[in-house]
Amino acid sequence: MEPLQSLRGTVDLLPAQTPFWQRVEAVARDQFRRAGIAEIRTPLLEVTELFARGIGEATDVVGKEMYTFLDRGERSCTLRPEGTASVVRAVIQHGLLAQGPQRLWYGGPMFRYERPQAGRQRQFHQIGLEFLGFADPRSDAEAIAIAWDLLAELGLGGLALELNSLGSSDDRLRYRGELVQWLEGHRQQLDPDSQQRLSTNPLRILDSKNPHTQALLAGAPTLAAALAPESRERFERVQQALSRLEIPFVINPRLVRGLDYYSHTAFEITSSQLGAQATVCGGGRYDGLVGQLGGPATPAVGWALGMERLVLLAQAASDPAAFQAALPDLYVISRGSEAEALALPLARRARALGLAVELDLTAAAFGKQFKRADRCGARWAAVIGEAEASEGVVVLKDLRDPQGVDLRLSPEALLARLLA
RNA sequence: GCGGGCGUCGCCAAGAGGUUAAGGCAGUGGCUUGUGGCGCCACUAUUCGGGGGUUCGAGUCCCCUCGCUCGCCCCA
Repeated sequence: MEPLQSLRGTVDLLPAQTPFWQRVEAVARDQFRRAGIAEIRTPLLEVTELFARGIGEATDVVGKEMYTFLDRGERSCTLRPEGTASVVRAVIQHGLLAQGPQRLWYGGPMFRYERPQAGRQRQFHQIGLEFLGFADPRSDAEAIAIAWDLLAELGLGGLALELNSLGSSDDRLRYRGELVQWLEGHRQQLDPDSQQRLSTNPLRILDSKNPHTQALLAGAPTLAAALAPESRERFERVQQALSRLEIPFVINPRLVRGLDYYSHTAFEITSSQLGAQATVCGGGRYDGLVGQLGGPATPAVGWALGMERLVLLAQAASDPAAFQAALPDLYVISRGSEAEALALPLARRARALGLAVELDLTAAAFGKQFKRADRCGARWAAVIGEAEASEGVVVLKDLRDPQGVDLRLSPEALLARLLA
């Protein structure tokens, strides 16, 4: 019988990995708690139309990366490729905006059918933040600050915040026209990918990695110049707020977000230590999305962090000891049926008192059990052999002190001593 | 969807056509031990992701296939 494997682009997080994930999750949770941001959990499965309408039919994500299938009721379903559309859908569906602006976060798996590579899986995990009902430029800055501080809290270095403004949808439409017109005049000099994008998603040509295309773009009309005065002023105010928060940033006029719903502020936090998939956090403003999904016109801003990339960085940046699972306080060793019968309740009682207890269930030779006790890093060993069992006592050994004297104690006395 | 690299025991890893596929970790059994951390002995891949082919002979060469990995695209 051939053993089965996990699907391509999906991974098992083994016990050696999960402490890193838990640490990152704990830091994020605490950051959100202190910022007054509430968690929302939405289904992993949504009607396909949500993403088609929300993210944009022309995007790669919707066009060729979604896990879409018909369920038994012939409904077209899609495993969520990102979180924002679902959050917005839920907020509209439950009328949350009637209670005022919403400060929300979410986390969990997302699915995109892409070729896996470093920092990119088909099932990947994001933590995201959404501020709904906030138009003030300060909300852009605060959203960014929370991401920035979260990353700082994890001790990550080598991060850079890149910022741009895509302007209002009018600005963007106007600029798109200008850019396409200009690029049409230079079509022959564009790389094949960019020629393709000219008709599908021309703004993306701006962040092409092709050096010839980049050189050509030096002469192209800029997005910044196409911004209406109000848009420009808005962008200024976001920058001022960030400066006041002493968060360093670089304006990247080529920064364009891939999903259709973004407007005005767009940003990315990148790491120099990640290889090709350098973006740890990406986000921006999406004032049109709530309306587009059938809700009341509502300004909004948000971002998403890539957990896999974050964990990669956190793992590299930190002292491994900080990520170790807590060591057991007590390791219970027993041999012989009488002794084994006593060990089980002893472990349970110790746990009930708050101790971390590992119970050896192997019935192996004492030597083996001690070896495991030492290896697991437990502080104490409780040993019950046949003699102890018949006397109703337990031997307490200090595993950190090989010369130490063993104590023969009643179970009660042993527990009392460990708690002291 | 396109390109590069790789695929030997649970993990790490020698092995560059020729009789028996190193070693380390982990595991199991045993010796030693004041019931343990050290040390020592033994056992643990008829087989090199899978399938074809070349050859007197292939883990080592060729082809196909599967998988992993890195990059393009795209994105977090």
